[in-house]
Amino acid sequence: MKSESTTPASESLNFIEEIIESDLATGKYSSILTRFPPEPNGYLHIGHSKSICLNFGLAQKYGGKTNLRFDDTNPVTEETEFVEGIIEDVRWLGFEPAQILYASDYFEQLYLWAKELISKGKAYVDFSSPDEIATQKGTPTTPGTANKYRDTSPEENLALFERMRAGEFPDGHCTLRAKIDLASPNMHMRDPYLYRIKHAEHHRTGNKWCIYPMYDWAHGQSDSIEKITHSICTLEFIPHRELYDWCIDTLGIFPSKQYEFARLNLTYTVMSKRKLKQLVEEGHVSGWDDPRMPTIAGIRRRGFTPESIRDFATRIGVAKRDNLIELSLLEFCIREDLNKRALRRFAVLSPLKVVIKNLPEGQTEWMETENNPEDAEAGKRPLAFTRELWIEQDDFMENPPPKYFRLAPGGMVRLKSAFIIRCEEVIKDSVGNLMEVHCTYIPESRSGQDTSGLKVQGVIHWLSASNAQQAEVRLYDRLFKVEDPAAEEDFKSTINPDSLQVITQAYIEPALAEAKAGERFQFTRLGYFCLDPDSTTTNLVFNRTVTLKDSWAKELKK
RNA sequence: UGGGCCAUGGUGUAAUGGUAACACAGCAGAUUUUGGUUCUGUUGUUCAGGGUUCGAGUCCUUGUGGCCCAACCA
Repeated sequence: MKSESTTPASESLNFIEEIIESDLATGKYSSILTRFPPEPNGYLHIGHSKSICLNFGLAQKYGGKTNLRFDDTNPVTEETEFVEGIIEDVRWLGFEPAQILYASDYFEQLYLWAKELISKGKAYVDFSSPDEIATQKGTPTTPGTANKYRDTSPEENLALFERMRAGEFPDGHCTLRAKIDLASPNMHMRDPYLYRIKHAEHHRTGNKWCIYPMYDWAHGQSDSIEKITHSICTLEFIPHRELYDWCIDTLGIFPSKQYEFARLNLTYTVMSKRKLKQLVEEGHVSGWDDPRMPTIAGIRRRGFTPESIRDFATRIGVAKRDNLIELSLLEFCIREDLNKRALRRFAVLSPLKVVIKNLPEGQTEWMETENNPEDAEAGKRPLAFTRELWIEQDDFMENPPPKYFRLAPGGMVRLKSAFIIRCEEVIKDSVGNLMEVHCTYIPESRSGQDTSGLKVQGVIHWLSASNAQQAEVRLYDRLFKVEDPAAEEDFKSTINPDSLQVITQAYIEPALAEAKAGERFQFTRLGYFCLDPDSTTTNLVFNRTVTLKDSWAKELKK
């Protein structure tokens, strides 16, 4: 007898999970601690959500914890407003930090450690200009050269550094540099800057300091202070790792270790903070939370769910090679989530009037339709069927192509959850514009109790003109016309001019009137939509999150 | 051209010296009162050369290609 394995096939691990499992197995650590370390100088985007899901997800998986630590070492660019937005975004994604901390909490300790370094003769105050220092650093192929400040005595350096802190020098007058190796093939080891002078107000420490530590002097020590076991960052920090380790080793403090993974890139969008900022500041979008933006605030407003983003983060995986993920995967994730959860509603975005000639004015036939065919518990709702209706302009064609099975002259179509109608007459104005379509309905074809024996292929959505309400609907498309705008010489030249289409005269069913901002629906046959906070009681605004898959549109392209 | 990181279908990610697989995308079909959903089938993959080995996507080696590094940014 063939024995069936009793242990489930072990799921494959990404390279960081392998490291963690190894560290746990060897007893190097008994539990893990990760951190998500944003700089509060802008909004988080979906690339950050990969990092957030990774850091928090790892901790959850292995029974550890994750800190949210703001890397706030540059007072000039950082603001409290961003701190609050970032905390909100992390929580929205579904994660609660073990602690919310700030690199600025460690300024005093960092200062003390810098003095320790100076005392050991491993740091010096340099009065050279940035240009001079750049020149002295050499190039990747030629070693750097030392200047006279490199030989200043520790005692003198200590005094100088204290004067720096005391505010005796103006901005940029001098810096503190580590004394490491001017010939290192790693440019980051050629006596990197540790402190610079900035007489600037810090969002947390106010005017207490006028010297601020550089990233390399703050990050590893901050990790170490918090006893972070696995400090996970993106690939471009690989060359910094040698310096990260040098600082920790030289100070002899808790040895946090840095590991690097490839950041997320998504087709048809840009991910750099600088470029996103340009889009906002130059008015290409309405703001950081414009639903076309890849910011967490933007995709949240667009109608994405945190669950779908987490699912996406899982599906894209974690590795070290550069990647460009297709937007279609993100769209798949939100459709899959919303298909199961979103209530269905009827909406007509480009209305065409249909008059049911054999239904008297004032008569209402009440219909019933399911709120979500994927979820019987979602219940049903009533729909009024009246003489005058709205259907989608796309659902009628005077000269239909083959395989078109919606409404056409002389043809029949099923109004979903209602009756089959037959097109009897097309009404046009004097210049030939389509005005309305006159139809008859088949009374025996009532949905659910159809005795007509008629078979129609097409089913379309519709609204009673007598109780439909008006609403604004914003249709979004990709912000850029090319897959990788960042690879372009001028990324802005590839902006899609049709990324936003505003429909102010859409019709929605009455059941939508009580929708609350942020609520998500499927507009039957159209896509998933989310009520925008711009909505007022008299003007509801819906954002299209994503369309439904449309195999007819695909057919038409052939 | 100093150093570093990386190379598996169209896009991602697995395979940890032993039958190259999973997801998305694509294509075809079935079901469907959403041209949605669901289901079925299907196309297509190890950068190149050399070596080790009974056996290499995996190890070694030489190339090639991509990305990163010389901010008082992070």
